[in-house]
Amino acid sequence: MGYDMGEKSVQKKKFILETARKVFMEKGFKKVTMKDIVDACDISRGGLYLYFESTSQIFLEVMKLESEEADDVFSDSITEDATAADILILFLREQKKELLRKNDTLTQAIYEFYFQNKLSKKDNILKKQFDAAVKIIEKLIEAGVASGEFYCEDCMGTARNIMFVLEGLKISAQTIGITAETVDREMFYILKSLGTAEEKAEL
Amino acid sequence: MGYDMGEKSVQKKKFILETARKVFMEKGFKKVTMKDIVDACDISRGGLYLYFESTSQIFLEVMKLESEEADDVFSDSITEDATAADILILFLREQKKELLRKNDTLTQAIYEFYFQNKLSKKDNILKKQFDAAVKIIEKLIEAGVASGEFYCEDCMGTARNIMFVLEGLKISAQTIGITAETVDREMFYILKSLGTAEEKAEL
Amino acid sequence: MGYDMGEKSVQKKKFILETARKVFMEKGFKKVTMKDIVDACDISRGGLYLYFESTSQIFLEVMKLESEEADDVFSDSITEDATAADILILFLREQKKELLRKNDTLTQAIYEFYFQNKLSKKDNILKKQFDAAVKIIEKLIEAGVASGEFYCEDCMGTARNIMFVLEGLKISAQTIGITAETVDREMFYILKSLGTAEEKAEL
Amino acid sequence: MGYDMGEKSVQKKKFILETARKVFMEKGFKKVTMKDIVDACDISRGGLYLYFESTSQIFLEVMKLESEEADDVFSDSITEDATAADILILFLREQKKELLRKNDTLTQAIYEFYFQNKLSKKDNILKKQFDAAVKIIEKLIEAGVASGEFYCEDCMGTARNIMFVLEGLKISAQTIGITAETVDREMFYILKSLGTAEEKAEL
DNA sequence: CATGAATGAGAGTTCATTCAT
DNA sequence: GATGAATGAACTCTCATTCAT
Repeated sequence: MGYDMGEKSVQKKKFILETARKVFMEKGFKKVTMKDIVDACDISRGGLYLYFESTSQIFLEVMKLESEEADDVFSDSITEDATAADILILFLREQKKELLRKNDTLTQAIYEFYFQNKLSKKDNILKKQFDAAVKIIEKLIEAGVASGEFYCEDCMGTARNIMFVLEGLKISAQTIGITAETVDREMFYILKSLGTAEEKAEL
Repeated sequence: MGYDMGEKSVQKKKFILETARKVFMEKGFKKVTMKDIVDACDISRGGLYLYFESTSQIFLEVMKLESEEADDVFSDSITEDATAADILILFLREQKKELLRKNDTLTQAIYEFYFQNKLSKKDNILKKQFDAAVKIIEKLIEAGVASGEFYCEDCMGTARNIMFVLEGLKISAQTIGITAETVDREMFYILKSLGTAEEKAEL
Repeated sequence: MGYDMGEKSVQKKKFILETARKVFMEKGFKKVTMKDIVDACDISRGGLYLYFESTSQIFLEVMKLESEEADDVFSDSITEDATAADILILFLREQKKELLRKNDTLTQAIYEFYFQNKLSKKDNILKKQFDAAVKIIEKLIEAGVASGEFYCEDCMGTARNIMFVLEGLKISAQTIGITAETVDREMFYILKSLGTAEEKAEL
Repeated sequence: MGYDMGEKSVQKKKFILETARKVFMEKGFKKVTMKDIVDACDISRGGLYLYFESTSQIFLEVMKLESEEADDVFSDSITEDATAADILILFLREQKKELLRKNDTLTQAIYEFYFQNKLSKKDNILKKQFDAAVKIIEKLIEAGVASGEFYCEDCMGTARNIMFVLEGLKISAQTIGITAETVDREMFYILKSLGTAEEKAEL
């Protein structure tokens, strides 16, 4: 579509993306066909092709929306007077929610998509997100160490470790299944390693 | 196939599984069709159906073979006079090799398979393998603590943490890509947390 | 469109026909879709349907324009003091130019159109053009014979023969390809058969 | 199909080609879809793809069969004691039959195919056939001149002229339509130009 | 008049699965 | 047991044509 889309078209495109998102959450990526999305949106075959030319393109745009929304949620939740520990716990709590949602998540679809599309480094949004998350956690830990909330010798190593643990939990949730207890224990372990073993219940 | 198969059949079945394994390593799970396997084995379409009725069944049997072989490798490599640290390092070294092989691994296929077939807990080989590995690592750490090689307050927590880190590295290798350095740093971090920060180079 | 069209509409219609002509020259007839013409004209899908209801209709009108223009060109080029041989050579020279333009011609589109639309004799513009051309050439030869320029026993037969040779060259140009030399030789042969074997170079 | 086909497959392939030939004669080339051929052969969609992967491939093989058969017909019809004039007349008679069959011919399909597939010179079977035919006619005329049957100053030129006339008639038969009389007149004209104006009726 | 979003029929193609030999 | 031809359901994608605005 080289031409500008009117307001109506923009809304329809958004509607398709939101509907497709649900389909991807249910079925993952590979299994989803253009017809699945057509049916879910209750539009015509050709109609979908007016907006998107493949499931890959749709999925990429779904992910773009997704990460924008995620950014919003995260920045919203950081208040001025929150301590580093507060924010970290908040972050982990969000992750836990996500982890336990299992079938209500794009996780599986994202993994499948990346299996199918071995993207070059610079196109790899997933990698960018991962690296960005590591950076943020690192800063957080540093701030916590500075304020005396955390104890940590190797902030970057710990940040990376946290992210790999979270990745491990994420994929495990999809394959072997994990319980809330498992997540709690891991997160408790993370906090403990920072010297802040607070109450488990808080998550 | 409720009936006995002759020697010839057994060999053919094994041949199919070994060939299929290569196909799964190349293409993952979902992309593989019965025809792919038929072509790779250079047998007839109908012939394959005499032994297996779906790619899922074939894959399950490939995984069964795989884990049997893996067990052998691991127990072979444990000598009588090896210390806990030796064995752990050996284990991590094996994991590293596996992680960096990327395209020569069943990892992606396994994940894809589990995405598609949400198995009940008792059928979930992956979970069994995960739990077994946690147990072994835990015992290892306990042994190391007993012998003074390691320092660790929460052996089980640490074992679990190690496994989730490994899982995180495994999936990351398939999606965002990881370098040998990344693996080294994580493994170094693991050892350091046990109080055994030896030389990185050793892996 | 039974109603009168304003000046604006007439111009737009002409614009569409001229643009469509280029499209037909590039792609032939069958391959051209309404969308191709819509895109080339940079108008709306529905807009095109206001003027034309099918590619066939458009093509027919393009051909109508085409033959009107061709007539003009031909009558323009006949001056009062030109001899029969002059005019014939002029005609053949025009044909040669047309033949060698190959991809810049409606020829292929015309053939495709007539393949698809087996028109009744009275609707067949192509036939009318062919017969008219035969007539003109016949008159020309007769004039040449009268003036002593040509020698010919059977003017009509020769005229027909010339036209079929030209048709043969035209279709051959589109299918097996012809060189300038081939055309020259054929035209030289035509002139020679009329006893006017002038210089080949003249064409 | 990289493997050898059994006797059965060969027959089925031939059956498909023969059926497809009829379809091409009816509809030309472009209009014909894989489904048309599937329906005509009364086989399954997938079944056709076992033998051919496109209408182009099918058409090429149909043409190959066609030209093989044509060669056979031609060489069969040349007897030892036939004169050059006999053979030429025989040839023209065959052409006439072909020309007047109109809708029972591959001509249109062949032209359409070559419009769509602008083949390089060496792949262009049509060109090879054309050149071969010119050669044969030339030899025939030379033989006729030698035996005193024909009079001809430029055998090659005449041979080419004959072929272009035949091409012109062929395409005209498809577009503007021609009558038996038209063909007779042209062929009579050809023979007359060779000094052998025999009886028209003979064709 | 003009627009362009929407429709849906239909073409191409692939593959798991069956079945006569 | 083994073969491989055959089937047909399901997918992708394109386009003429319509119609509300």
